[in-house]
Amino acid sequence: MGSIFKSLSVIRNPIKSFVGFIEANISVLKHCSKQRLITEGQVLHGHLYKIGISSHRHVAIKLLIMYLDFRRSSEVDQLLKDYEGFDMIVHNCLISANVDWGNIDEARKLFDEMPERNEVSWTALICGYLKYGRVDESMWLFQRNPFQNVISWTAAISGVLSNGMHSKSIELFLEMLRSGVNPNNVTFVSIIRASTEMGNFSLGMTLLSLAIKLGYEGDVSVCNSLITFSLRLGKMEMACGVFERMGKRDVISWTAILDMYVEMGDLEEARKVFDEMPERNEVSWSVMISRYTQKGYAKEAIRLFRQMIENDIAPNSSCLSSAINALANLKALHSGKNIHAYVMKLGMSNDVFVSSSLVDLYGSCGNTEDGRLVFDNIKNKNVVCWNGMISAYSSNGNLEEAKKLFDQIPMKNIASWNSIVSGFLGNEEYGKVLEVFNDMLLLGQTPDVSTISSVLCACANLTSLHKGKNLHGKTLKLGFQHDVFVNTALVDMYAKSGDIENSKRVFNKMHEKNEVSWTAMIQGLAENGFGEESLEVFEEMEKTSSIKPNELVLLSILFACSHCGLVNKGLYYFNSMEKLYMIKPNERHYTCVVDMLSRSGRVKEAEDLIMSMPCEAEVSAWGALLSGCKTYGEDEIAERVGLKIQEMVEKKSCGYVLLSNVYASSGRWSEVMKTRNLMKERGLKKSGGCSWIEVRNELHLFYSQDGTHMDLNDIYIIEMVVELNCTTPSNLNIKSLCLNYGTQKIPTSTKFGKKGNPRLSLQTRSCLGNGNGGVRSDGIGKRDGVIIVDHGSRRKESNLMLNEFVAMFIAKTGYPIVEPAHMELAKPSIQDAFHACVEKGANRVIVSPFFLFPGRHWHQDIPSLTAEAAKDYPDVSYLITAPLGLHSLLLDVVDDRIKHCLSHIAGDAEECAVCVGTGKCRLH
DNA sequence: CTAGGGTTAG
Repeated sequence: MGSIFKSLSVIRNPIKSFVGFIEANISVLKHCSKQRLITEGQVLHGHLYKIGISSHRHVAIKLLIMYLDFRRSSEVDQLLKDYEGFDMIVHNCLISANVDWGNIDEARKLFDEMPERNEVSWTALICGYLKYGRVDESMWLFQRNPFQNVISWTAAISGVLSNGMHSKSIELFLEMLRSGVNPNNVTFVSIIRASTEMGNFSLGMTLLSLAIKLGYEGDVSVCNSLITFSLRLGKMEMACGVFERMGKRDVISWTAILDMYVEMGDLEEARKVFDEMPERNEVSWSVMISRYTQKGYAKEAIRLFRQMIENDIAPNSSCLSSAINALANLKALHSGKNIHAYVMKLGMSNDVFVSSSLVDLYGSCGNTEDGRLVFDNIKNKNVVCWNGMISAYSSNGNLEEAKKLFDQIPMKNIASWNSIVSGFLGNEEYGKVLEVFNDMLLLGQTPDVSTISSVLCACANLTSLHKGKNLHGKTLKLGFQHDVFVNTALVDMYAKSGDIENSKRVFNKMHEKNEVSWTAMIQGLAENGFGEESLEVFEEMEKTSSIKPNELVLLSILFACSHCGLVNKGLYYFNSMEKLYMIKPNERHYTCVVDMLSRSGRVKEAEDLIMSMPCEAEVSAWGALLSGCKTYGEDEIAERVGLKIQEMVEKKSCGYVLLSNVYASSGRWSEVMKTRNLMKERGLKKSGGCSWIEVRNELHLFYSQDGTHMDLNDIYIIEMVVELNCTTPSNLNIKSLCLNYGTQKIPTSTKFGKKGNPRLSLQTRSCLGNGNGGVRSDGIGKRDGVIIVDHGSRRKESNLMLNEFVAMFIAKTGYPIVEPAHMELAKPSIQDAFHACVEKGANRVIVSPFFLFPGRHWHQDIPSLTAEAAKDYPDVSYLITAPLGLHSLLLDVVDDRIKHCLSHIAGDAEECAVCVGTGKCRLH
């Protein structure tokens, strides 16, 4: 508004000259046009009409251009009536307007029907073709242009450049020099941009010397482009030097320097420049606003946006979309609707950028319907708005609609693929992620770091080590080895697949580590039973980085302490969470500590803690406490806990499984049945792991009735498996068998990653991998006749099931077993157990280790210890069943005896290799 | 003796 008043004051002042008066009015009209001040423009039109100068030729043409800009066809028609017959300038205006509207063929028609053309007509049309990528047609016209001047040359140079043809623009420039036309400041601006985009420093310097020779070294625009040139080529000092030497600086010069600080990530210095700038326009505001939004300072972004509006700066589409993005980050639906109304008032609802942000805003607020309305109203949909709508559906769990839309995109880009990939990822449809990824590769689309991180995350959740390793190779080929997101995803993938060695290897090689990287490593170590190392990495993080531990890290630390038996250390961290780390323990942290105390026999303390909780205790906390009572014979506490659980069942309809356990342990079988029936009546499904078996390409899922013990049917199937396996191993058509017992969940559902960054989420996962699809996706289970027994919960009752299975296995095969579940109780060494088995007359031994071997790195110990023990008995064959994802680690100790032993199950030795290893050992 | 065509900051 400020500049309007300035111009108006000229108008109100005594008229010095008529020409000055006209010029002032024209300048105000131009301002209205540029700032889309439709109402103001119309008011001014009325005023000009009243004082009788609206039909002054120059004023009338400006009015025409203004209405053309506003796309007011009735007003345009009205004004055109005043020009009877042919008028070259009006015709040129119409050509330009049609070019602006994208009606290039209409513009050509207007051009062709002109009885007479001038240099402006030619240049306008040539530019029009260049604007829409029709380079050949424009060059055809350019060569036939009878009015070559510096403007048409410059137009051609910059138009060709905008189409990415750098060398062609240089060629044109040289041709221009040869033809005797001298470049002006605008030409230099364009050609310096060419050298900027080519990254050609010496070319830039040559051009600078030519500019100095022709007297343009002091030109503001030329200096501005020199600033950008230096910045893009990494010469900060040169940029500052140019800026400081400038005799006159405009808002563009200041904004360029502002942007330099913003790009350097120095928001404070940028803010200083911003506050000191003598003049700010919508771009300067936009730079600040968008950067505040990107850096996560959404509120500050909105504050600036408000301030800008108060300063009467009309926001452009970039500002608006940044502000809308900020609101989307804040999930501020109400303010979002206000800004939507504002957009409509400004007449900007046709802008694709603004509309895309609005789609995103509604999506972030869970309002996909309104998002879809905006989306459907976008006339010239570009790939960005398609992607936005897909993300909106994806993030709200409507993958069906997202996929439907995805398949309709006319021109998919990498972001389109990424939004559908992260949609499936966020919805935990990991198999779909891999499917889409395959499609993408087949269609020849190269993945980027975001795709790779997402797919790695899917592999991690599928514990699909084989695929993950393949991807690791791909990242190296694509040159992503230094990307922090990709590396973090690799750390997580290896850790979740149980390959902690590789996880550590990647982690230690990382040059840059962020919060998620540290979290993934600490969590990975804790989950895989390397509690002490997990604590070491945590301490390293505290010492060497400025990263504050988050909820998830602390949960992992508590978990690690619990599983290493470091009860006091665990309590120390738990008690200092709020003081030291400003994190309020949530119910998961409490569960962990209750479990830790119960496990170590401090059952009373555990009970006191659970009773003093400020939040609701999780069912599993009560479960942990109850099992502590059982182990340590705390019948009195157990009784109180039982009552509490009963109360919980009555009040909140949860904890049925626990309750039935309470009854079962005291032999009240009728109560057990009652509880189970009650569950059935209420339509409740069990919680906890499910097991599955794939027979003849059909997947059979089964759940135990109460979640801790398997269904009788399970036993039947297992029996069947064993039966089949023993009698006709070669005809066996069982693809894989996966048994899960009482999986203990490590709750880890904090999501990381912001919009625009590769998304990485560490999700809830049991320490075993609930439902272990990984058996299949690993490629291991795909071979007929391979049985993989996945086990390893630390719970004793879980291992009872394993033992039942193994007992049956033994009955059918004659294999005795060394099972660490027994070891934990009796604490024999593997050697002792091995000796004991052989002494009892066994000639085949199965070693079936824990996943979380308490306090031990099982893969370091088990195979070597077993091999050590087996040395004394060369006639005895043995089998080590490896927990999922750790098969590859057994490779080092695979000897012929293991192969022989496995061949008994698998049918032949080559299949065995598949069973114990991954890709590397697949025999050709 | 102007108006209509070419540029730089995001």
